[in-house]
Amino acid sequence: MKLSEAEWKAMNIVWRKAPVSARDVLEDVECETGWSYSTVKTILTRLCDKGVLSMRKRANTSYFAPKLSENQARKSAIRNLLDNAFDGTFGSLLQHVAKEEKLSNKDRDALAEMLRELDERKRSAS
Amino acid sequence: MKLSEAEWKAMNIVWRKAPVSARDVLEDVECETGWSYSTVKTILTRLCDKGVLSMRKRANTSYFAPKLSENQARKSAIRNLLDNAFDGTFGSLLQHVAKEEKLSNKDRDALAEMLRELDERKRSAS
DNA sequence: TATCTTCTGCTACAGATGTAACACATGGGC
DNA sequence: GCCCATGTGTTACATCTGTAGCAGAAGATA
Repeated sequence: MKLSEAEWKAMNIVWRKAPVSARDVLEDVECETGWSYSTVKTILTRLCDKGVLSMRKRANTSYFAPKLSENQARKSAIRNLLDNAFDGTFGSLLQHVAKEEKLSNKDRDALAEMLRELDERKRSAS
Repeated sequence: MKLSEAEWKAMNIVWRKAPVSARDVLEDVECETGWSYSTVKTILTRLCDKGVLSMRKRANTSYFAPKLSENQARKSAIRNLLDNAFDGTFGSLLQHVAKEEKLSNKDRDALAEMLRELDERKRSAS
């Protein structure tokens, strides 16, 4: 499932706060995006059409919840990035990151954590 | 600079083989995409309009070369991914990768390489 | 030079995306 | 029960993207 930029913004709120109304989402992104209520509504409706969100009505208000998990969406996004820009492989991406990107200390910590995890898994697998 | 999927396919060829004609590109992607000559031409023209490619005519044929480097494009792509899906941080991405994605041995090697590089740089910086 | 091949520039059109207005429905407060 | 605020569904429209056809220009070939 491919999400557009606007859809990611909406989904990021839905994942954190589901079930949410259109107004809830609006309040959350208003400052950042300047969207109108209508815009939010349209985006959420389209996400329902795509099967990414479910909608349930309570009184006259619709509440939205994710049908696609954040992890699923993230996996797809990474896959797309790899396919478009990195020969389809993580290796290529990681190499680029190592050579070209500046990592913050926080990022470095995350990386260390990642290694621990990988190591652990390798150990328990063998 | 944001590239679409079709544009990535074209650019991946241009970066490897510049300067290229539309036909060169076509021959390279034809099997994979089934594009017609016209389609390739349109994509290349649009990339020129966007300032991503330069065009030079020799005889009656146009040859295209990148104005945007692959690294630049990759950086943008990564940035977009991070902003959309990972709180804008590498840390978040790497954490996801560690927890959720299966890495091949090759990927693991690339990762090790990445660590060596990072380590080296840290060492020479301190 | 007449013709064939190939390239260019222009035009087209459907679907996705960003953004929003508007008319109408309705639940909640008075 | 009536009105208002808020929500809904519908429609709109510009831009971007995917995909391609066509007419005319210009090398290439005989």
